[in-house]
Amino acid sequence: MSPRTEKQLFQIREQSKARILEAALKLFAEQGYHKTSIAQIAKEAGVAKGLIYNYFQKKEDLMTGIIHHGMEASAGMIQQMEAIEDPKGKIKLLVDYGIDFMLEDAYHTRLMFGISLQLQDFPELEPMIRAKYESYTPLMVEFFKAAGIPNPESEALFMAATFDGLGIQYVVMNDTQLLEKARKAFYERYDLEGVEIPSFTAQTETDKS
Amino acid sequence: MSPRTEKQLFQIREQSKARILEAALKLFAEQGYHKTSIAQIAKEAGVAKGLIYNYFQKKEDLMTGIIHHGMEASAGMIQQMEAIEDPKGKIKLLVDYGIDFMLEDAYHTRLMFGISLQLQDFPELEPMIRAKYESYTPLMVEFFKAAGIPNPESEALFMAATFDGLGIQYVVMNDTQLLEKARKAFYERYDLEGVEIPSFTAQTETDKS
Amino acid sequence: MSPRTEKQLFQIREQSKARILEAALKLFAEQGYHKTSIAQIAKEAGVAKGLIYNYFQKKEDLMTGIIHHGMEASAGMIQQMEAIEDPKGKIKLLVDYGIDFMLEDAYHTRLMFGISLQLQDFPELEPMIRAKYESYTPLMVEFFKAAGIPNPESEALFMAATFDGLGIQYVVMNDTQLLEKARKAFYERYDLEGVEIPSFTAQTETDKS
Amino acid sequence: MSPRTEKQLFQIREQSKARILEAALKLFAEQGYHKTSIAQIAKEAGVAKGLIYNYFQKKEDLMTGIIHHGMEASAGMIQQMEAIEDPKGKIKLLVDYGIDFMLEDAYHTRLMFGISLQLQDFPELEPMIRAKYESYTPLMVEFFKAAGIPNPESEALFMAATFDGLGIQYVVMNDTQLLEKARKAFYERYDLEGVEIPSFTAQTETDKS
DNA sequence: AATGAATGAGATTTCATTCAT
DNA sequence: GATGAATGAAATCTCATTCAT
Repeated sequence: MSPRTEKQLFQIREQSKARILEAALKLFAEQGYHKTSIAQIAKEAGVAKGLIYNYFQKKEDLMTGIIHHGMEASAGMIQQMEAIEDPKGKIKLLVDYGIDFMLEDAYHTRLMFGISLQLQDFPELEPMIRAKYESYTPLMVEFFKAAGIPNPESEALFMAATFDGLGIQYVVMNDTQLLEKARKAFYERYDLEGVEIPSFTAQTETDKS
Repeated sequence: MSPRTEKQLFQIREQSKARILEAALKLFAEQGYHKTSIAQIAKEAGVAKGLIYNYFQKKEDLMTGIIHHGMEASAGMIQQMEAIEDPKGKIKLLVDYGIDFMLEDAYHTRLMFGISLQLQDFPELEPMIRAKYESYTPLMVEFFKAAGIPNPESEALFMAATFDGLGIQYVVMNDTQLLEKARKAFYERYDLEGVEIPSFTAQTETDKS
Repeated sequence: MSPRTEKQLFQIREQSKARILEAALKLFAEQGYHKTSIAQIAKEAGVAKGLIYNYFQKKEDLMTGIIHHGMEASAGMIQQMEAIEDPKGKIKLLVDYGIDFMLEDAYHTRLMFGISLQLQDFPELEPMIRAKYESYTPLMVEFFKAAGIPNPESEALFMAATFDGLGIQYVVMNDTQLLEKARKAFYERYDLEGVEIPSFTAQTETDKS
Repeated sequence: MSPRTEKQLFQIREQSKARILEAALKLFAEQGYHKTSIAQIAKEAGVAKGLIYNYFQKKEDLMTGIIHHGMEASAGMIQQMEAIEDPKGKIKLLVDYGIDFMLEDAYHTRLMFGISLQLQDFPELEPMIRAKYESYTPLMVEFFKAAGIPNPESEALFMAATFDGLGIQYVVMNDTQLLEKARKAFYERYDLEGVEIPSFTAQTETDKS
């Protein structure tokens, strides 16, 4: 019972939570949600089973926590996008961001796509996932319009679907070449080659010190 | 000396198996594999729990059986495709077949896409799924080449990804309009509007007498 | 429904029963009672599961039937023994019969000894087994007395125990040498070497035409 | 930082394990392995079903654990034997130890003999059981030789078999007199009456504080 | 904050037995 | 007499969750 300051306690808590989420992310991605037991997560995280329940009420909440974490990154991207004036720059950012995210964060990628098809198991996530799908397309339509690309609506639909499809294929085949080919194909199709965008780095949850 | 003829027994067995698979398909698609218990499937199929194990050794085999069934349909499509000479006809068949399949067989669609992201749970299916992914793209490249479409490789990559992405989005949003929009967009992009293809009906496992 | 005479039907029944018991004996001895399923027995016997229940009400009855069968053989031995006058001849018969039975009918041997230690599973057999144990010793005491062997009581106790022990060891080690060594040791101890007994053949259940 | 010390946890665990094994021993001996369910053991031990699986991976391991425990006792005897010089003392120790063990620990006795005939169910135990059988006889041959008893080999074979046979008979008839008679008979046969052996107490697993 | 022993609901699976044919 | 599809009770085992320390 050595006295610890509020701040220290807060740090300890955050650290423990982070370790648990990290372990859960790894195991969920590698083995799937149902095949991963709380005991395994505790072991991987190096904590006791009970501690997990100090921070997360149910197993489900671990997944929810992970996904939230992942979503925050994409929010950052949207913000950055607003700072860009050139519509082609926005499109390029979108393409680069999406592909880099998949390349850099295979675990999250796998979970995010998997989750979409298992929403029955995570009812809390359903609104969030649907919202994501619903919000992206109109945004893209706008960009395509602004960039003078013909059939912006069907183009947006294609682009959104193509991204998701790439995600699945990447997850299944685990082939990074696929993603680089796709990037090139996007560049060609929208003529993005020389377009400049302000410095950008995919913000992933692994960026904690 | 058997009191029922071989043929009678065969029919009885096939019928029971079909009822069980049908129930499993419905429940797996609606609730997910793990949330669906054997007891539930038995109830839905109107049989006793034990009977399921007369025909399927493990729960996993139910899923395997369903997916195999679904795969056979796509094999039929490939066959039909070979009978078509006009490369645009082939592309149109591909587009129509893919979209019709999703529209007509939402349960299978959901399972097929879900499975791709849960291959850890169904190791037996992995080779089949990977093979499917690996075989389709080269086929499409060929068609695009024959049809004189520029950048056939990147186009094929896009098309494959787009199909998968549509599948996911359809499963998540459950919006049939999306698929019809996509069909139209494909038609525009590859100029398929007036193209004729010999009569075709999506061959699904529900076509049993 | 071809008309069959009573006798034919009787023969058919006996034949089926025999096949079933034979299969059960083999499997029970090789795998143990609990690891052997009715389905396996049916398969081994080449009959349908249902037929077994035409002749035996419960699985337990298969075991009971087998043991009864085995016991009958030993009854034959007792009869033969009564025909012998020379007490040493009786002892020799006992020794030879016991050892030959084990050698020739390993399956029965295994089951008989096993059963003694699993009487909880076969309550119907308990009286029979206990009776066997209780009846043998006095018989042996008599012979030893008649043969002028000192301490006939303790000798009988030893002999009975030794036989059982040999049975167990033979079953565990599966070493026929052990039994021949034991025979020789018995011969030495009771001076049975030259003793003549009327022709004798161990009567086992495999002696059906 | 654990709220209970390592030692406390160890004790808790050992106590739970002991309670479970004790319950399993009782029920296995009284009803047989297969007739005893995990639920019953849990109830008898006063713990939850699940706890059993914290300590034993499979039901089979309960049996294995019990038998190991029982075997350790006999190892203690062998050690003590080595401390005795007089060969007759060794023989007496063997006789007394064997008979006392049966008398004092009927449950173990029943299981040990039963196991020998159900090795198919406990493949892990087979080597141990066979080793026991194979190691004892040579040991006894040596003692008999040293004690000047004629035909030491056949005598050892007899003694080993007799012990096993006594075990079976005791288990079946549940007659302690039998064992005392056998002790006396052994004493007579090997002239052990006045022989002195250093203090000895059968070391059974029930000797825990 | 942290631990891990303990719980018990619930899942899968087996299999003796029944019964319509 | 013979068949084998169908039944359902019961068994083993897993694992999310609780809680005393």
